[in-house]
Amino acid sequence: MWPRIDPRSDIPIYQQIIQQIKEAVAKGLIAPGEKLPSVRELAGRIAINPNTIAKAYQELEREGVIETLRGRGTFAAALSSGVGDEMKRRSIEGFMEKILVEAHYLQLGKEELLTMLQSMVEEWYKKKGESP
Amino acid sequence: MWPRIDPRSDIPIYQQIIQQIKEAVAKGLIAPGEKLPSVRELAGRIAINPNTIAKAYQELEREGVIETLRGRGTFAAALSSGVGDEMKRRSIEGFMEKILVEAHYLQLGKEELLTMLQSMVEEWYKKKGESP
DNA sequence: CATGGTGTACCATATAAACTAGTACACGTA
DNA sequence: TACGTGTACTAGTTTATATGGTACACCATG
Repeated sequence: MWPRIDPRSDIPIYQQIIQQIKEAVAKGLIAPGEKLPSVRELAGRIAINPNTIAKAYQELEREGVIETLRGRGTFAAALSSGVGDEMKRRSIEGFMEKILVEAHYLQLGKEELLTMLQSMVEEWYKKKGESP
Repeated sequence: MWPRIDPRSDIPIYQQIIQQIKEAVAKGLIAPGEKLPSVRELAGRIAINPNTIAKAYQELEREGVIETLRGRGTFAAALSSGVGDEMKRRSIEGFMEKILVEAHYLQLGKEELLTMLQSMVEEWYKKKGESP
């Protein structure tokens, strides 16, 4: 690890960490049960305050992405499956609406947009099929 | 207008305004060239500070969504087409990546996700075909 | 020319969020 | 014991957001 932080971004550092760890797990770069860097180690490696890492880890645990064991460390969680699914579905709809707005200004037609999305999905699952 | 602001949201008010106006234009609820409420009028209507409206308008102009004419007002821009397209394409990719991450935790299969996205796109263009 | 409406540019202030810094504690492993 | 872990707490700084108020330049209209 690895999170590449941009301190000048308007996105809070702890959210950048959250996003990147979620991505890494989703891509299979981190296997379920695999150990993550400790709060202090990761803080030292990317040169930010341990409290900021702790905040990111706490949020990730709240979302069920990782599990923390006192005195042992933090680990990628197995897929929880179930709780919060409806919220995630709404999340997808929210992002999709933003995509559709951007597509309007790009003057993308329906078929054009669908083709674009499909290729992104294919690409994603292709990469995903290679790592896990 | 129309922007429905949630003061308790963690999203800045000026960004809520930006998002909603972009959406309204994309949906065809605001026609190109149509006049938008003045800074002072909109500020009075939704009971927030004119400076906040001005900030949103300035950002919208920077993105090419609206045009401002000194002494006349602000108007929805015609589709610019060209400059910044590459940036918007990256924007779509960014949102799509977040969708794919969410889909992973939802345990959505590739086909399942594609079906979901397709129905959202169809729904969007259906509504859009009705208003303009 | 005078008036009113427009966007814009300031300045100062208040508030909340984010981040840093340092210390301390409880727990598990070795 | 000794060490590494996550967690909690306090205090402080910095930054972004939002407000309040004033002033100016521009344009259209009467």
